[in-house]
Amino acid sequence: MRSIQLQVRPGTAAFSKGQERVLKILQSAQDLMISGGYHNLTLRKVASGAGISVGNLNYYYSNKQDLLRDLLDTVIAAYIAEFDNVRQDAGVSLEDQFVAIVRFIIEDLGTQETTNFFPELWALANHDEHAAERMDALYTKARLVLNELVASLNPDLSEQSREQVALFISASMEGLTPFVGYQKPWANDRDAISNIAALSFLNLVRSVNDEAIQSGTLTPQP
Amino acid sequence: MRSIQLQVRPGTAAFSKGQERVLKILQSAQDLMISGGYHNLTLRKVASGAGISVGNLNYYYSNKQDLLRDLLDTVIAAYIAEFDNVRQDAGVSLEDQFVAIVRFIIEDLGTQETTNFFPELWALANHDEHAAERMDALYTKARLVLNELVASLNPDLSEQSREQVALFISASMEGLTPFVGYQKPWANDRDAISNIAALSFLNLVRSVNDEAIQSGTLTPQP
DNA sequence: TCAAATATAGGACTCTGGTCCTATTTTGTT
DNA sequence: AACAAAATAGGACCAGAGTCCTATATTTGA
Repeated sequence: MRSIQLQVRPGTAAFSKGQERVLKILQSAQDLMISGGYHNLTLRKVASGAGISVGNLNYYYSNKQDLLRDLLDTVIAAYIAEFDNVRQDAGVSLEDQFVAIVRFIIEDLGTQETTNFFPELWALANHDEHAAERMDALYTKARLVLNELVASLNPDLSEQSREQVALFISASMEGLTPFVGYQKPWANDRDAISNIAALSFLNLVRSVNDEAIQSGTLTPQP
Repeated sequence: MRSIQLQVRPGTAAFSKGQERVLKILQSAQDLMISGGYHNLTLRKVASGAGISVGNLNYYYSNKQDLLRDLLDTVIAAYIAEFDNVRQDAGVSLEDQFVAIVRFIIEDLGTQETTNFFPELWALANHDEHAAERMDALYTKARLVLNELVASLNPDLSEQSREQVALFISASMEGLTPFVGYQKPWANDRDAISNIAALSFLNLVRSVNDEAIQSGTLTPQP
């Protein structure tokens, strides 16, 4: 299974030894966050998981907030990097590309790391400004490709409407996480739900117009 | 603004004094959960917020886990009670009822309590069996009314497909929380997003069929 | 090879938080 | 009024966690 690849941000550790350490630390922190939530993330456990002492951990991160921020930055950067690759191996037609992305995202939220990490991020973002800011950056990036495809599939849509549609589609998929995610009650229905999502979103993008969005006029059944 | 009404479950406190206390305790716990997350919920703060001593709090809840569970039970019970009222003041036609419920839920997730409480619940459910179980009960209940309406609007759908469609719709709306919720980046676009959701879900329910869901055949554009 | 920078362990220190105990007051019942 | 049950405060206890300090070891570049 594909796994998020963390990368040390430049300037943290000088020697290669230090680089490895930081990576180990972040990996350990991520593991703890995924397995037990932020609640379970203590500096002693992080150090232990990284195979170093608390004192040494303190050398790299002088306080817990710094570590948390670097963890969020790093994990989110890894997800952003993934999005850059999605579009390449999509299909030829716009519809195919669109559907491929939807399927990719919904498949991804079936992994343990995504299923467990993101709810923590959403909860953190409610009380931590930095988390909120990073989260916004992540989803802004995630919507970029959706935005382009919506624009191509429905050129008449205003920029505002288009961005709202992209937001709806993105948020809608995220919402599936606690339901069809790793070991969640509907995990076995993930593929069917993915079909529903692809179908529904494609229909939406094809048929929506500014009027319906901005003033709420529902098109009557023919 | 409407606010979730907590109710003491029977058998907790004997005298009326005790009943009031439990209510104050739960309210204090909920306030802390909403303002600072589970991370910020300490027994001392709960006691202080309820205007009692830690010793006294310990008399009502002998450990933190008991308090957390009762809090989840109580808050979730309050949300479930709300769902029972939704359907009454909906419109006449099935479409109207359906759209009314979608709008109600999306409006509700604009409140501070819903915006902040639910991500905590989703995160807790990843690591607490009881939280997961209560969460499941809540959403099962929330889907009941959606299920009925989907069945009426699209009678040809199999039970399996119908439940998957209801799940998709419900989860999709929940996913909007971290984006259009209270003081979130897209809070001002909540109404437009609500329009998109209503439109999109109605289209989905009207046009979907078993074949498309179970085998992923997308209906080509005419 | 040697010095400076870097990395590391171990422990101490303090604060917080969950839990528990006991003595006292309040409440409801007979 | 008297008694038992319920409610309450205060404090003690202990484990855990974040932070900090210092002495040593290791690595790198000159």
